Amino acid sequence: MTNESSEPNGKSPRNGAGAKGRVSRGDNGYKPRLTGDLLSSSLLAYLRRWNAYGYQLVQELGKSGLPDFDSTTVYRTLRQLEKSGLVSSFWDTTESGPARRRYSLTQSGETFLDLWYDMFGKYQEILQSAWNSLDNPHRTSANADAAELDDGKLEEAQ
Amino acid sequence: MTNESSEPNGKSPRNGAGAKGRVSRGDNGYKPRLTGDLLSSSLLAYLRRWNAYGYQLVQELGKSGLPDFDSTTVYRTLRQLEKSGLVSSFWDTTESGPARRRYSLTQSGETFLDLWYDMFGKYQEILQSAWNSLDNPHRTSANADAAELDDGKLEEAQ
DNA sequence: TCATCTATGTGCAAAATACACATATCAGCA
DNA sequence: TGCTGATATGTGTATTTTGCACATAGATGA
Repeated sequence: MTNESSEPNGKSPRNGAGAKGRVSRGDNGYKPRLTGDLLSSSLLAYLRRWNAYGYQLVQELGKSGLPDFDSTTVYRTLRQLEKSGLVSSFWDTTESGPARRRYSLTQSGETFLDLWYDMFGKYQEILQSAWNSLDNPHRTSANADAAELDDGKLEEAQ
Repeated sequence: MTNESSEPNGKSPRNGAGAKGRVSRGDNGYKPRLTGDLLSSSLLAYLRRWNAYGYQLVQELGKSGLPDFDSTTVYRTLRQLEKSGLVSSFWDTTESGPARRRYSLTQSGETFLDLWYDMFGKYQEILQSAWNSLDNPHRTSANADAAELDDGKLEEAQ
């Protein structure tokens, strides 16, 4: 049961804008990508253990099983993280081949990762709870482990 | 040891563009926000258990301990998810007060959440591994649980 | 009438991203 | 010598996403 209208009734929109053709993530199909903080924190996590350069991190991410990502985004993200002070870098020309920008985690980055990890636990709970005490159809109000949810305000998923 | 230069040596840049003043996430300080797929998947997770409307989800997220977010982004994301077919909605006018757009997870959304959950396990491992067999300074090459990492290519974090 | 809470949204500038393309080093090989 | 391919890091630019200010509207209570 879908209602695309911007109005609860079928009346005319409140202004002339309406819904313009914003196609966004492709209108249909929704493929996750490794971007934003999910990408940043992955990179920081690798760098907590090893100093590495961009190309290496790209390879590692490729093998990780994480969703698709763009390598140029990785490079830009690393520079971003450096601007924010979470990593630092220097040009490494000790070995043969093209020069590498070798990154390492800063104290600031370490602190951020710690905070992120904590926050991440909360996210995990939410994701996890989507399966807890479910997967058995017809949840009764008896196992109302709605916990912090406002009692009767939410309707159980059908 | 930081090298802002775009060049391994101190020479002039390869083209005239250079690094323009992209301030991005504030140049210093880096506060995580709940956006993108992290936000989407949180919403889908809630909707797997309860049908709910935007305002409710905003309240729940507010209480969740997750990082900061913008409520208008939540509304927009829900519409986005509907376009992608992961949720469906209808105007609910059964109760008093402003009309509510009540969302529920579709089959497509359920499938996506399952896939996301799997993928998420990988991410978790990466984040987790940043702490495993570390936190004890001076890792020796003996506990080289570098696992799938190319042997000597990565330098241990100092 | 007015303020306040509920509920959903738009406009617009700024930031992040995807994709095409650019550049440089070096190894192997014809 | 010239060529190709792997390594390594980027830029340009159009599109997409986001943050923040502001708009709209129903209901309640002073």
